[in-house]
Amino acid sequence: MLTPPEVFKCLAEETRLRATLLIAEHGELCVCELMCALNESQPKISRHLALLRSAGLLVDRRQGQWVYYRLNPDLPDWAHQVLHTTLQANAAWLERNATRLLHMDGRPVRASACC
Amino acid sequence: MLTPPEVFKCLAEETRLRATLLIAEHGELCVCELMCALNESQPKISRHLALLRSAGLLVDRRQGQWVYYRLNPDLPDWAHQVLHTTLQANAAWLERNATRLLHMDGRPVRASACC
DNA sequence: TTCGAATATATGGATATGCGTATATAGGAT
DNA sequence: ATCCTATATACGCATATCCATATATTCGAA
Repeated sequence: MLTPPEVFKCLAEETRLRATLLIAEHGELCVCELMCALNESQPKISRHLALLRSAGLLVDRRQGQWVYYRLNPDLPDWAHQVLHTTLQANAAWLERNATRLLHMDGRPVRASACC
Repeated sequence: MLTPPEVFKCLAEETRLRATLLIAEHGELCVCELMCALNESQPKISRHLALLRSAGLLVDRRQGQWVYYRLNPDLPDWAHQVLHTTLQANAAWLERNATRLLHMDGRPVRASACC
């Protein structure tokens, strides 16, 4: 389960890599946040997230109408490290996406943020 | 040059990943050593090495009839770390290849090893 | 200069991958 | 029930990727 080539295949596509790194950075993001941050169509985002989930890189959680994706907590440690290393060293490459995410309006409110 | 997705595309294919990690481990390997370690055909190895070189992950050096490949010394630091992390954590996954390499007979002698 | 070993590349075909568009599903509000 | 929003999936197509086979190149030795 989750061999090295499987992990790298997930990260080899630009949209998937940006999404995965943003999720790693923010802990959890929903589809519409990723659509905004990456400026891509809904089916495109959704398809790539489905792939990342079925590969075992991400897990999802439904909250009302929104589906939140986060890193699979059972991810092997080395994969976690790879993501962390890549994220730290490539903040500039992700900057536009991170900015768009922060400026998104009508950003859904997480359950963890209240109650 | 050498964006994150480019790096991961290189590592997303099993033969290329095994070759790259073996090279990272041993410093430098020639085509015939990789053919033996990976138990794959010459054109297949050569094609993947050409791709890794043209992507900027590897550089080559000709010595007599042999061509040695090593990691590009100008590789971004994060890519180096990714390779190191992956190698350390996946020794078992590479074991058969490493063993075949050690048991290879008629292994060419490097210039660095003598004179 | 001819030969053999090591390596590189060209070619054609099979399969995989990614995309846009259209449609389905699921939950909340009315 | 009905509608709207968020998300998922199916379909058809274009392109990319990978491979096996055949051929070219390069170097050293004879």
